[in-house]
Amino acid sequence: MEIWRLIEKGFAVKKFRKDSIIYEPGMQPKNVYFIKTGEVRMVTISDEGKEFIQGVFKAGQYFGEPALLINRPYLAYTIVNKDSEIIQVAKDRFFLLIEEEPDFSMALIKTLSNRLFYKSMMLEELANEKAEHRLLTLINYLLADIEVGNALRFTRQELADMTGLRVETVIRGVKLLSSKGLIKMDKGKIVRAM
Amino acid sequence: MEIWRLIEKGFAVKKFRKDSIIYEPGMQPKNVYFIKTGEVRMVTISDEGKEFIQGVFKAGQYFGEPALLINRPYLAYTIVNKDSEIIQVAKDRFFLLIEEEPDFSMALIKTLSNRLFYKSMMLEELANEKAEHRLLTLINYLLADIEVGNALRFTRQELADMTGLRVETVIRGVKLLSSKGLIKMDKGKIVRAM
DNA sequence: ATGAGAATATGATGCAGGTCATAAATCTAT
DNA sequence: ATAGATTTATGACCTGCATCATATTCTCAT
Repeated sequence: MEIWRLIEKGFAVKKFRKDSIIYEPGMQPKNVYFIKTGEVRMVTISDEGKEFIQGVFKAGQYFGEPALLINRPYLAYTIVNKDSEIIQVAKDRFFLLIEEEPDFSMALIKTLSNRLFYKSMMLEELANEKAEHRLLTLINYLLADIEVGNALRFTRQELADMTGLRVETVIRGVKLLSSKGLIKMDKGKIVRAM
Repeated sequence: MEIWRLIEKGFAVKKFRKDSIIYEPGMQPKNVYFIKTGEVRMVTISDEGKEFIQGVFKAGQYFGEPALLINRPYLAYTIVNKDSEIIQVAKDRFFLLIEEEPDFSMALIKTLSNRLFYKSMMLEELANEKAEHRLLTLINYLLADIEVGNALRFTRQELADMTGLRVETVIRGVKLLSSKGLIKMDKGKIVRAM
């Protein structure tokens, strides 16, 4: 589903400021959210206040469907990373979209499959692998999405929140991987080698 | 997609013996697998040989679609838990099924959403929570699927392989949860309280 | 250029859960 | 009923990462 088609269909665009919360765990899902511009993160927060980043969503992507489709309360927060413009599509409109747009349901199936792939990969890592291995797997996965020579735009804290590690451990781990030549650094940033 | 419809459509049923491997990590997906009878487990195995159970699939369920849909090699093993009868549906036939069967794609979307829900829940647990909490969350999730008064049909080893813990830790954890009254036991089995 | 806040860095200490060893209890097939 | 295999149980020790404390280096708005 491409964003312009939604605007064409008359869906309103709503602005969200950085750090605002789009939804919280326990809330009953009412919408699916299409990002026109900006970025959000989906996070769960432990009793002790530690964030785990379940996913990051950017312009052109959508989020919030799974909980809505299976009719369960959200189990994560979705928080705005950068000022964003978001189109909220109500539940019944969303179901209509799936029916009306022939290619959309296949695209949705593939999107869900991709997210499952990522989560399966990370589950294996968190369950079985040590800090260094976890980090390397995540970094390689993230690097696949950017151009050769470009730097990863995640802080060590964010890498920590995606791997279930602590900043200090990520900092030490990245140094170790770099010294072993398993990742390439440039001015403190992890970059994609050729 | 109900199994009898596949048989009706002339798909062949294939038998698999306990412990046989249906596919391995690295293989290119060619089929989706519908279970007529029996049970399989999907597991990733670490370098040190430790299994992590990504999911268990039983009669009436299907598996193997995500990797096929996004055209990536499998990242898990699927191993037969009990002698099974399984219908293999080739890639292009599977795509046809999605188109021909109007309700199937929506059912698939919901199935994928449910799996995502489970994996998100477990990721949060593995990333942030200690053994006791992890165990309780998993046990409660599993108990929701069985009748009140019935016992969980998983060994401590299997619970360990689903939580990334070790058997000894699960054994100690289950005792602790039981002594705290957070789970109910009967003759060494965890049972669903009323 | 400069200062404040964010991000990175590094050492010291503690502890949850892994590891290893060994045994008791249950289950299963004959 | 019995033996062998599987599952549960328990203690002792070890280790990787969390935790805490304290610098140093980057970033970027003014």
